Amino acid sequence: MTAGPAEDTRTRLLQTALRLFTEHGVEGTSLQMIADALGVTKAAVYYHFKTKAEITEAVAEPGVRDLDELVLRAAAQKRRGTQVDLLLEGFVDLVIRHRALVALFSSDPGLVRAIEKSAHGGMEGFGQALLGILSGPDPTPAARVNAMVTLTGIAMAGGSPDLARLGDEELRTELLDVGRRLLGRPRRRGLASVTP
Amino acid sequence: MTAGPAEDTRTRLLQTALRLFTEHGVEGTSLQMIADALGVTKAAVYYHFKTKAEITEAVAEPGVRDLDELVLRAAAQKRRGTQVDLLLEGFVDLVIRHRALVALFSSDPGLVRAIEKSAHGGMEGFGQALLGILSGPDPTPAARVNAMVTLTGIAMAGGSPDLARLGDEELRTELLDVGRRLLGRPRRRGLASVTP
DNA sequence: GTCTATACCTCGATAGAC
DNA sequence: GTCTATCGAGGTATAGAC
Repeated sequence: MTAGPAEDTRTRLLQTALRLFTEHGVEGTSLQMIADALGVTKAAVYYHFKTKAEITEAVAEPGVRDLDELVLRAAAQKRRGTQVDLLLEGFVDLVIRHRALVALFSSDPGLVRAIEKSAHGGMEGFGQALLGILSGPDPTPAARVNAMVTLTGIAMAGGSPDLARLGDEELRTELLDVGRRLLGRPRRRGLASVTP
Repeated sequence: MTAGPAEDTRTRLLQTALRLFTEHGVEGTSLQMIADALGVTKAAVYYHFKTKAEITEAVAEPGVRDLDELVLRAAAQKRRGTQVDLLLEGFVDLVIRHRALVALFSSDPGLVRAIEKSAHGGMEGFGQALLGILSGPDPTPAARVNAMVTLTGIAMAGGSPDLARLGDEELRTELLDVGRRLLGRPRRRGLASVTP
């Protein structure tokens, strides 16, 4: 609401930043590049965002918000099986929905580091919450490793350039399948052999 | 051999660099920091390494060498099952052996980016080779996603600060277990329930 | 409220003295 | 083998034009 010209420049700036970040990495993208791409000066960029970290945070914000929601929704479930199922499906959906952003996150700690120092005390809380739900209360080392591999594997695969040519639907199906297998949840599709 | 004083300074420099990289990330570590930690000037550092990228490469070199050997050894096997088993076990071993380095790799594209531009044409070849062996010839999308999740999941979990307190032996066992389950290879230990 | 001009400091990197 | 001096670029910061 109140989408004035200020908001417009801000939005264009964020779109441009995401594109440049994807191409050159966060730390490989200078404020000068962003300014040039927008046709303004560095100081103009500095007017909208006080620091470069603020830009990276704003770029990541949609993904972070969805993740926040997901954790809250999952934690609200009563049965642990439901929590795990909801978290897995929600996480895969999120990874698909924000593929470009996830690719950045997975390959660029410039983003992560920038986020860590703001938000609700950083990104770490989310990871902790996700892992906590997936690995259950009082988890064994096996459960912790399992949850970790599941989450990081899904995120990395989702953001991987190697799999970029897979369509959203197909990638979503496969990631869900792998996740279910790792977490010991029943699958809903035919048991396609995975090592042909 | 010929461990002259030059080698000594070089070695100290690399140890210091790895420590600082781990603490502040590659791009978060300036040559000034390294020089200060060694008690010399920036230019002195430049005597031993022509660029900062050369330092990151030298820091990563032991891990890259092991990975190179592993790929060659796996590719030399005749039966595909043997290839997969050898690659999985070797990869887990490598991740354990170079935990600190893997943590850096997993969380810092500064390293990856630095390596990409040197070595035998970059890091990408390795990933491609690993994925190729794990996903088999003419792989389905399911097999590709599966291999991707396996490799990235193991690497990320191995380098994760969250699991840093797990001992090498235990982490090794669990990572192998997860990998075997994902790749459909027989396990050698009791089927501990993973979701307690 | 939005942007330009300009300056400051640190960084990676080079040249050359000792 | 190590140092001083210096450079261009990057992030940050302020003053002031419109």
